[in-house]
Amino acid sequence: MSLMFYINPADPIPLYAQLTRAIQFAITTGQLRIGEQLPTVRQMAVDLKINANTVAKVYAELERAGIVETRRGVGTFVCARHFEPMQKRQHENKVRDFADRVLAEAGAMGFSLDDLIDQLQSRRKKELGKYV
Amino acid sequence: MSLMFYINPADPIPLYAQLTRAIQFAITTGQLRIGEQLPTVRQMAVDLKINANTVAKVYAELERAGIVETRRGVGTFVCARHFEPMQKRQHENKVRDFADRVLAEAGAMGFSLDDLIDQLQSRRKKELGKYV
Amino acid sequence: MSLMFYINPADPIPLYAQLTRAIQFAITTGQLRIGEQLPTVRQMAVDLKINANTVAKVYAELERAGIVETRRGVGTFVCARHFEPMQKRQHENKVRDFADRVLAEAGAMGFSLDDLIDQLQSRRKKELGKYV
Amino acid sequence: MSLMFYINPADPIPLYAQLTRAIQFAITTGQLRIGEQLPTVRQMAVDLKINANTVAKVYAELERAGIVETRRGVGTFVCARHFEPMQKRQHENKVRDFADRVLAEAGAMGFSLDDLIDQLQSRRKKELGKYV
DNA sequence: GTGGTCTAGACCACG
DNA sequence: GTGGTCTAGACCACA
Repeated sequence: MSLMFYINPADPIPLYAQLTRAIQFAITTGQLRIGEQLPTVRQMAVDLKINANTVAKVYAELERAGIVETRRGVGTFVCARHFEPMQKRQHENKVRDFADRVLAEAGAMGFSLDDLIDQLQSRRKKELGKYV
Repeated sequence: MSLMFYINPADPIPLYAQLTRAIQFAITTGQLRIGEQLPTVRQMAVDLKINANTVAKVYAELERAGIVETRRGVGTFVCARHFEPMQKRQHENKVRDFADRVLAEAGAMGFSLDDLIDQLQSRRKKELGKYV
Repeated sequence: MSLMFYINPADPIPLYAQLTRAIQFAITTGQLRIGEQLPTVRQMAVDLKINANTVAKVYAELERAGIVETRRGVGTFVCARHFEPMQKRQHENKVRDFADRVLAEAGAMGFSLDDLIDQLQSRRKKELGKYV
Repeated sequence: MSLMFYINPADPIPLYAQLTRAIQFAITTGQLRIGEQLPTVRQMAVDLKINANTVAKVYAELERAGIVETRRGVGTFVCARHFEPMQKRQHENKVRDFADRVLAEAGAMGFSLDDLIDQLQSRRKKELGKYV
């Protein structure tokens, strides 16, 4: 499967924070399931074109938080206990925050809200699963 | 009026990036109108409990982006945005690129396309001018 | 090689503006080539006997202008300039506006048009690429 | 006579420095002759759209330097002793510095040296006096 | 009192 | 070791 984690080096958000967030959301939303293996540190580094140390640091942090588990010589896997689906309310808040951000950026670039919504709606056809 | 910009020092997103986004959002949504004065650098710093230099950096960046105008010795004001008459085709391409990016980010965060569109559509009510 | 950038602290022109201009000039005249690394922030600060933050500000500004590229943890490098294919008419207008400004400044400083053209023409010899 | 002093508020060079330089050059190059009256502080402020205090400060500084003389209730006049024509060598250096600056700016804006020279040469026809 | 420049120095993210 | 962020605080330019 080609799970993609979206990373933007030009974003002022630190790479490690972007990646951490992306992995947590993937788990929370079921894109990464319990027991499933994460890409190896090196593979992830290659995929995202970032330094392996940065990936390793993220994995270590997630392990400290009990979200993933590293089995030496084998790989890194999603832990059991964190597979509670996100609270609906919490999810809504996150979507709202995200929409705020998108709106601010679009406004700064001179796009109308309608332009953007039109574009997004035109993607519905190509969609494959529930999650984009 | 107590316009408030919220900042979270614990967030890994740099303070200046958080504030930049907050101001852009306020402008985009009409909370800050064209020609209106922003809080002074020092006042904003006091309100947000951050250093005045950090605020000054944000204002300077917004000015370079043509979003605000600063009059030396007077203050900082929201600019009338002058959207250069962009070629229609070019504009479409930019919107499409932006939508791609938004989609990728939303996907990485586990939001469905519908969630996002719903959120964005709910903003239409508050809209004031043609540009978001 | 001992590329030197000259800065005059007694000049009322801000240090960061002097350095920005000096770097742009070095790039424009080919003293700094595409892809070449600039001195590190700290090294430049030591060389010029100014604060590292001042240098960092200059580098950040040049990056926003697309003139240099900084790779986190690596260094700062001269960008390949990508001149967007500007409409010919638009380009002409911009050159004309720029020439107007130059003329006005030259006039205010008491230079004759011939003096200026002579000086500029004498630069042709050192030119390396199509763009100045 | 409509002597114009060119001031650019967006330039990082302080207004007072820009104006001081412009007046000195006007005197040095004979645009302002010995004994000639400068515009009143208020007139100059209106013409340049800057604050009268800034103009007053410049005049005071020039007077301290013995370059102009203020007769109370009358006006401000160019002093006698500074009417030495600029040394040729000095003039050349200044032109060269100016050309450097123009070149750096043009390069940053993506203009070719030829574009600029062409534009400038096309102005020769409209020229009125020796000084632009 | 407004924004702008500069410094010194701490700490972080990344390679 | 590289650049980036933030702070505290001094001093300047402008209204």
